[in-house]
Amino acid sequence: MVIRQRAIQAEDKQERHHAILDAAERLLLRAPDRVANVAEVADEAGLAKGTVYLYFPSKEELLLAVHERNIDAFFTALIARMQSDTPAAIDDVLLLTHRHMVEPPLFLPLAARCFGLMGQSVAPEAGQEFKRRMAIRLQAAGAGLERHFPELAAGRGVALLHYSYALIIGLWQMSPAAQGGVSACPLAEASSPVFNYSYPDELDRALRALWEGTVGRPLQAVSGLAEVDA
Amino acid sequence: MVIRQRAIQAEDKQERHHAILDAAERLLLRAPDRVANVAEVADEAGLAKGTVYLYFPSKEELLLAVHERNIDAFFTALIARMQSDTPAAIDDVLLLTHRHMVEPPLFLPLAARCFGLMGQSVAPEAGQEFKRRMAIRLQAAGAGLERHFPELAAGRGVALLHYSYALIIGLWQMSPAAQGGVSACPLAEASSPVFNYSYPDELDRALRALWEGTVGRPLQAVSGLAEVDA
Amino acid sequence: MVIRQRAIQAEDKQERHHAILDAAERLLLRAPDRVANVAEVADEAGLAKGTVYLYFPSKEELLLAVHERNIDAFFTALIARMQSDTPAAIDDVLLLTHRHMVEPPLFLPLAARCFGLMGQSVAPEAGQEFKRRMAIRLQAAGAGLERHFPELAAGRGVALLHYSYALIIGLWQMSPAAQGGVSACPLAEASSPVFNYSYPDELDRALRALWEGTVGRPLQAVSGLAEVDA
Amino acid sequence: MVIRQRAIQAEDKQERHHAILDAAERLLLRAPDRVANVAEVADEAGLAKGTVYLYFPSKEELLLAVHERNIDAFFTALIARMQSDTPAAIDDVLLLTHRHMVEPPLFLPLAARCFGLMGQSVAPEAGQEFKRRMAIRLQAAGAGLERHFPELAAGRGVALLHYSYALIIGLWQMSPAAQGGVSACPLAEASSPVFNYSYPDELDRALRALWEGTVGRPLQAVSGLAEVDA
DNA sequence: CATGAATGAGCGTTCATTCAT
DNA sequence: AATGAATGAACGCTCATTCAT
Repeated sequence: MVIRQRAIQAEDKQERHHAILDAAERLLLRAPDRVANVAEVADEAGLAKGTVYLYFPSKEELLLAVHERNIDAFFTALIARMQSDTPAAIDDVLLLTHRHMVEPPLFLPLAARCFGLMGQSVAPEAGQEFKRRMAIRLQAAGAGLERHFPELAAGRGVALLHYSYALIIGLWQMSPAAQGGVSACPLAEASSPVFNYSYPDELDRALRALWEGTVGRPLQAVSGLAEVDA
Repeated sequence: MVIRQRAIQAEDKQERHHAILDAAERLLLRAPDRVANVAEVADEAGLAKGTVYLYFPSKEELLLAVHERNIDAFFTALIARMQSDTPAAIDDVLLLTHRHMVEPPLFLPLAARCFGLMGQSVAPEAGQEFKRRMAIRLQAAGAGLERHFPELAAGRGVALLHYSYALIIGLWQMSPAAQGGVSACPLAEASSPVFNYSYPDELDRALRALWEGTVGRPLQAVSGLAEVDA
Repeated sequence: MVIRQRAIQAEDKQERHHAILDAAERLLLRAPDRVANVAEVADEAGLAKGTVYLYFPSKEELLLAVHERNIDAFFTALIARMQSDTPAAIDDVLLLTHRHMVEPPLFLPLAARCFGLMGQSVAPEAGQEFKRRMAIRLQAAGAGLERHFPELAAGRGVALLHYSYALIIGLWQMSPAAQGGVSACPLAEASSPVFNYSYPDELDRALRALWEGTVGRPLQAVSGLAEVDA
Repeated sequence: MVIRQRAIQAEDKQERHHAILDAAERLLLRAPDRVANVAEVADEAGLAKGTVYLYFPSKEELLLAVHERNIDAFFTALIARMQSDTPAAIDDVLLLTHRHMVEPPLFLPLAARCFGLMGQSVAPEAGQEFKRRMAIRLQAAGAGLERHFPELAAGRGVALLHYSYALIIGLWQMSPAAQGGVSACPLAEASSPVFNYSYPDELDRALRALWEGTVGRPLQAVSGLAEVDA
């Protein structure tokens, strides 16, 4: 579909909305350690600065929207998996986590930054709205989890997802990858192995421990992780 | 003790170093949701702006130093506890966590902010130095942990501390408390209970699950708190 | 009366012209201390932003048009009074001044703002046009004044109206009312009585002095108000 | 006195304060119909933008300070004249008015603009302070006036100054000079003589009328006006 | 050592106006 | 005639850092 000079149809507006999000994402990917300013985003999207403000009320909400789109992808996949009757193992969840959170280079840096935004620059109502939407997805996924892991009492599915997310983000923030890349100073890193670990591997171990501790029994690795590890 | 006009002796310098850290901490406590600028810190310390830069290479490293001092307090207590021969239970660790991380109003906001700093404004070497110092403490505490929890294989004590810290920070960042206070919009919060929880309580549950999952057995609350309290 | 989709007839255009002026006026009344932007005016008029520009070449000229309409009301009343054979006293003029300029909450703020506009954003020709139209009214009212106040030499009627208008505007701009309301800081105001006066009262005194000085004799309050009231 | 690179002494600071005011004034003179932005002012003063903010809390207060300096010159001269025992005539006051308000090309445009500022952008306290300082000068000058014009009842001296100032500003705002200069469109002006007058002449007439009406008697022209008129 | 004056890069947002539809 | 999407110029202010004194 051709984007016309002016987005008159609701359809075209959607497309332009996406185009701006895409532009922001591209810039974020290009320089993960800084946040592009609105002028750059507009430029990247081939629009004027003011036009961005026709589609997003503020820069912060634009960022939040990029993040939400990423989270949505994860939740959609997770909820779909939970709705299947095939019994789910922890590896299924870990797989989705890797695929949607760990591997996409944007997810974690953006998530970390979005925490800072919520309490500061984003309008309270917008923050509430975001949380409400997240809550809906969390509830659905949490309930699904409880079906597949009968040891989970009511409400503990949501809690487990919560804890997991905290672990995913917290561990990433402490990882070398979060600090401008592993290659920044390989020797120095090597000298203190405590901080020199593979984030994906450690995340797996940590999540597994968290889940086993929550469910109260060992959770065997089943399948499908090999590809991801590779 | 009087602050001399000029800190010529090494101990005077130490004193001034502390005075600046104290000033920054006081300001952070007074307004936890914003970061004071250098002028304010200098003012609060009774010094000139330029003088701060004689003791800290940048504002960010000053912040990091405040944070490190807080972490140190935790590690010192934890390592001390680990060195005792009285068997330690998870509750001992949780107690210290609460005392040094959850209750002090400064710790969590500052920790969350410090993550963002490391990769950006802090010089790489300074970041490495910080990590090296942390690694030493982690090693000591991790080793102690492995003594008290024999199920922990070599190196898993450090990892467990790592995971725990990630959980502590990650969970806090997601908590309402991190977003400008619970009271901001009580009704809206009440309507989505998923995001409306007590951080200390949830942290306890999450850590307990993580530890039980790591150790591989239920961890009963024991006694042994008396010594720690002292 | 229904606003048609398109104003094709000249009278429809007039109607729309008025509708826009009305909308601007309503907004100005609703928030006298700010100038609505074009989008708001269009919205209030039930039109699109671009449509406003079909009827007014610029926002400033729209404002000027609102102002002119207000002035017109004053002049119409004044000229009518002057055309009556009943001898006019200064009180007649003061009454009209109050009724059309002091009491309507819009007149003075708008007048003050319009001064600033003329030299800046309004096209010179438009400014000239405005002045020409004003001149016609001034001439008529000034001539009438000279009939009722025989002491006034030819041309001094117009001049007196000019002076009066300058005093009305100038005094208002200096009054507390022009600066965001008297109640803003009652104590501070009270402490400097020089700047704390009642605009209507002072205006009366000032105008009276100006007129007596111009006419060269004391001007007693007379009757004759009844007709004006009607 | 040489301005050093850094204004350390209070004296140097004063000088720099002046330098900034001077720069602002020069720009205002160069383009009377627009207000320079802070960057321009700083540039003109040979300083960096931030430096301006070391001397003035905001752009608006800088403008107000320029204006106050001008007003001060007038009041100082007026009060000095009033303190002399030589009986003062209205012409003395008119002379000072011309010299300090009418002739300096900056005074009137700036005064007109400052009205707009007070209620909007200037901090209320700053506005109050400004008014307080003005009130002191007004009181002194008003009291002096009452000594020289015994017909003035107590307090009417201040009022008369007030009215006069309102007239000075109001009349100027309506004059062609205020609208981008007389030369803007001489023909058009010529065609409507009502608006095409000499501001200085009309101001004299208007003030004279106002004063005569206030004092209650004709005030003879005495001397010294010829030079000004020339 | 200490000071604090000077610097100037950095940026989100508004809104009058235009013009493609 | 009407629309409303797109434009992009315009700007005050902060504050970490430097460096002359």
